[in-house]
Amino acid sequence: MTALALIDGNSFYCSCERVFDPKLERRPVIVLSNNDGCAVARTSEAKALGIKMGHPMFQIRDLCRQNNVAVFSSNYALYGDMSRRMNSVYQGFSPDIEIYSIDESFLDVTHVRPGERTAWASDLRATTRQWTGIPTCVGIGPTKTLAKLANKAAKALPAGVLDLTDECVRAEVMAKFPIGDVWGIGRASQEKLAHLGIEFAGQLRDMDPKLARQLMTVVGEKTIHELNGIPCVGLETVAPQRKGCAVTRSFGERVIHKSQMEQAVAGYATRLGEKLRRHGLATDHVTVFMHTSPFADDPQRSVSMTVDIPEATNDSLTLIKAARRAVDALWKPGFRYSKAGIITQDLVPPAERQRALFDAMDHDKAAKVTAAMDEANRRWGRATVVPAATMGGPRKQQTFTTKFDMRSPRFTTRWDELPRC
DNA sequence: TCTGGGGTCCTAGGACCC
DNA sequence: TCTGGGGTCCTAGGACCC
Repeated sequence: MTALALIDGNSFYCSCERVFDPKLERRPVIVLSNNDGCAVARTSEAKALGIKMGHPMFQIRDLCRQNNVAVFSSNYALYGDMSRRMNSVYQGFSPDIEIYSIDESFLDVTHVRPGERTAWASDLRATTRQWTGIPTCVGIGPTKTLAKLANKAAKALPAGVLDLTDECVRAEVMAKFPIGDVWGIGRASQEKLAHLGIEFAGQLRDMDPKLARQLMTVVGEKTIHELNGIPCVGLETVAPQRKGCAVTRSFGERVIHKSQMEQAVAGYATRLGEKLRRHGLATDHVTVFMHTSPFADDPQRSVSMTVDIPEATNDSLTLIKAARRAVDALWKPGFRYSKAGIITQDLVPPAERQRALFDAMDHDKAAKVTAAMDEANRRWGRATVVPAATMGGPRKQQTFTTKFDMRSPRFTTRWDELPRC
């Protein structure tokens, strides 16, 4: 009988900030989304103040000031690096690991005897804390859904560990576990289930799988089986090839000029090229979108357009050209645009690309230019070298930005931002 | 004034074909 | 007065995740 553990960082982004500033230890801490828009990570102290997940910053600014909340812009370079460190700790504890998200990993624990799993999990937690500084919780169960459930329930325990391998213990926990906290049950499903009087995981477990399928598609049916200890979702120790890739951003200030939009989208196309090259993938079409703020009273506009590229590519300059054509076609003045982005799907490895009959592109030349750019940006930091199209204005300054007013230093990935005593 | 970004999977329905 | 049956493929939209 297999068993899986789910380990995750407590208030992960906030904990990363705390590692590098111990004075934050008992203080409420929150980390903001891109553009400093809303709270996406909160410590327990911050949650106690009533700050919700996704709470817009402008609504809690006073609350934060009054309660001495430490507020950070998101610092993905730091969080990503801390995540890598945590996963290297896990390597020593299990032969099979699935990195599920930036702060969560599933570990196969079948090799640990049932009676020793709680001790194993405590050791895993303590080692992770000691080697990375990040506090975690561990949940154990026979399926991913139950491991997730155990992990969630473990958050409330001082030990930070919960093993739900035993069926009696499991039934007891599930009897009062709200379905909204079950992995795979979102708002819509929660509402449908509430009409049937189903509120707790124990009731969901006993639901007829066929009815679950009618109500919530095959995904819901799998959830029922998983809650019964029947695995339907396997451990993916090798990350599957990604299918799509996107770069989208809200603007720090509303965009009203076409030149700003052109620069912004050119920058996104550049970044898209970097991401595709890093994953060894290419695309033969890009979709560009732009829209006004749905929260504002302004006249609304939301448009998108897909542009074909003759041959699949990951060359930034080619992507910029395609994106620019879309902006040209989509742009209409008189609106206050709040966000734009570039999206691709159907990614292919460049080797598999379909050669175009005409317009054959010079891939070798493009590859040399981008390789040189990537190397410079790797060595001296992102955006050291950028395509001219991403800059504008008389001094070639970027005239649009995303806000990151409160970002901590990239302590672990930039020499010039190392912590000092 | 100020409300994130980036993914995956599933299904229904239309287009099209024989 | 009359209008089949059954496939496949694609897309848009919904739901969910972190």
